[in-house]
Amino acid sequence: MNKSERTAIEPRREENYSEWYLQVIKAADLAENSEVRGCMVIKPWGFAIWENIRINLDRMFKETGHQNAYFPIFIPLHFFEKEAEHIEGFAKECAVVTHSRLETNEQGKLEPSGELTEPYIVRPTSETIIGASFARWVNSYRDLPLLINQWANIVRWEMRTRLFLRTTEFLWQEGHTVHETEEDAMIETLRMLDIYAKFAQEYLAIPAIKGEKTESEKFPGAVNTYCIEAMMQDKKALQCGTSHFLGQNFARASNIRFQNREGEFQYAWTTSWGVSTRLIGALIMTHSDDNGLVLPPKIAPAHIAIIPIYRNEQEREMVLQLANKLNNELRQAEFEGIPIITELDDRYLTSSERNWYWIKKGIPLRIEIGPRDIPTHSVIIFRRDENPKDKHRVMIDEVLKYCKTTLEEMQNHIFQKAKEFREQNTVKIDNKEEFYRYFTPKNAEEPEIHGGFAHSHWCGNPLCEEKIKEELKVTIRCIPLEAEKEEGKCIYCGQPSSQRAIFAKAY
RNA sequence: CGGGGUGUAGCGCAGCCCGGUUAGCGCACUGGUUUUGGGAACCAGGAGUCGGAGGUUCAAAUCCUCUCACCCCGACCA
Repeated sequence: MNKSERTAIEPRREENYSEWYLQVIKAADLAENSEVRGCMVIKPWGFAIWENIRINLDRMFKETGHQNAYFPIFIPLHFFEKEAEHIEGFAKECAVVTHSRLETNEQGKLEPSGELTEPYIVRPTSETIIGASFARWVNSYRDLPLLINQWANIVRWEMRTRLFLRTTEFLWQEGHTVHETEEDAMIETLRMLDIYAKFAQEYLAIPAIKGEKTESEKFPGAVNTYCIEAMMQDKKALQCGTSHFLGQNFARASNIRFQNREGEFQYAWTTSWGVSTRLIGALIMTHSDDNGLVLPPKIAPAHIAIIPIYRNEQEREMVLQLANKLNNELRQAEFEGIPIITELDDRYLTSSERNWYWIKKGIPLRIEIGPRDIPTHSVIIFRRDENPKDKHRVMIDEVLKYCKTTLEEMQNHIFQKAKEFREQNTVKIDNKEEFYRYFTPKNAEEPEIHGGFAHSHWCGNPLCEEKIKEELKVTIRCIPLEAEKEEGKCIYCGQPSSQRAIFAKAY
């Protein structure tokens, strides 16, 4: 391969998408596998992305009246036993704590001792333990609505894990709310779904489809599960957030009752909703390219890398003087209300090494300042959403303005690009043969990137859904909320159907 | 839990089939010199109980037995 064709990440997306994904994470230094199977170490650059996700979502939650609180990581087993579907859904992936101390045995090895009278499970989600508190907190309709969120870690003992997308332990936020009426709870469920979709679009630059899950895909114990689904660059769907209308199921299980306006006791209506560190996986797979991570400016831990270039001490002084001046100016500026964060990279490395370092990390803008630029009163600026060789010569006086408008433009451009990609790979299919052809790779041994989102009719029968899953590994990602009602025939059985569902291969 | 694969320097690997000097290579690291606008070059240097235990042998990274760990594919899933 000649030098001009070389990409920073190998293999490329078309060659081996899942390996590419891992290499992007490695090259950007986001995270690594730990000594604990299935658990990752989130490194500073990756964690800074999570912090930005957290700060912005947290603000949106608070703007809508939610308060943060914190509940125990351990859930007594009997709490968990209260909701049958919930058990069914999570029992197979629970870490269980049975002992409280370690003792040294005859062989000098440590072994667990002090068996607990009742085992604890490590929370795979907190409905049951939060419900126990809510039962005490809620007595009257005057206590409602109760709008609580917690930022926490979660353990789900999955069989196979992938960095960010599915890890044994992960970080998330879980909102739990209690309402007086069914309608109020449903409004809350959809309001939070809107917030997720808005956040995905405006901050992560991910176009997300709001929809409802089918019976087989919904949260264990929920009445309805809503989700936002996005398309990754391998045309597979990734669920990016969920919001559940829990009806009175968990209120009954946890005995959350209140005296209503008529003075009668009744069960409350609850919701729960969450997004996790999986969003970082979505971010990577939506925008990154064969040169590494691409970050939307509004979520990037830093926005501009300033790279001084010089050959000797005299040049160094001149160049650094200008670099520092620009750096200070930019650091005091904002774009779309976000303070601009810069990285002045004066490490003893060649300019291209420093350039590639920041390209792989996904920093939105790079400014090169060299001795040749001083007489021309200009610098060279590169955008991460363009080819690494596309230079923009910008007059020094214009740099601040250029950076501000370009960061805004990039945020929009990255979103539009992702949206176009999804639209190009979304089709309406009404013919069963065509449906099968669409989701069947040419090379079954090593499937190439194929398929996409198929909008097809579904009669509502879980059996049709199951057959399609068995035969094609394609699932109904959601029934989109914003689609028009339309009469048609089920893609599998031909029975009448009133709406299209989104079918896709999924993570 | 089934099927496949890998454990040799911080990382990536060769050597193993066919046992034999002092276990190599690339990257990274350390020191030095020259470099610097698109992934630098040269010189010197440090770094390893060859995953672990047992066995066969004059001799084991290499052969045999057991064992541990990790990765990929499937069943489970945000």
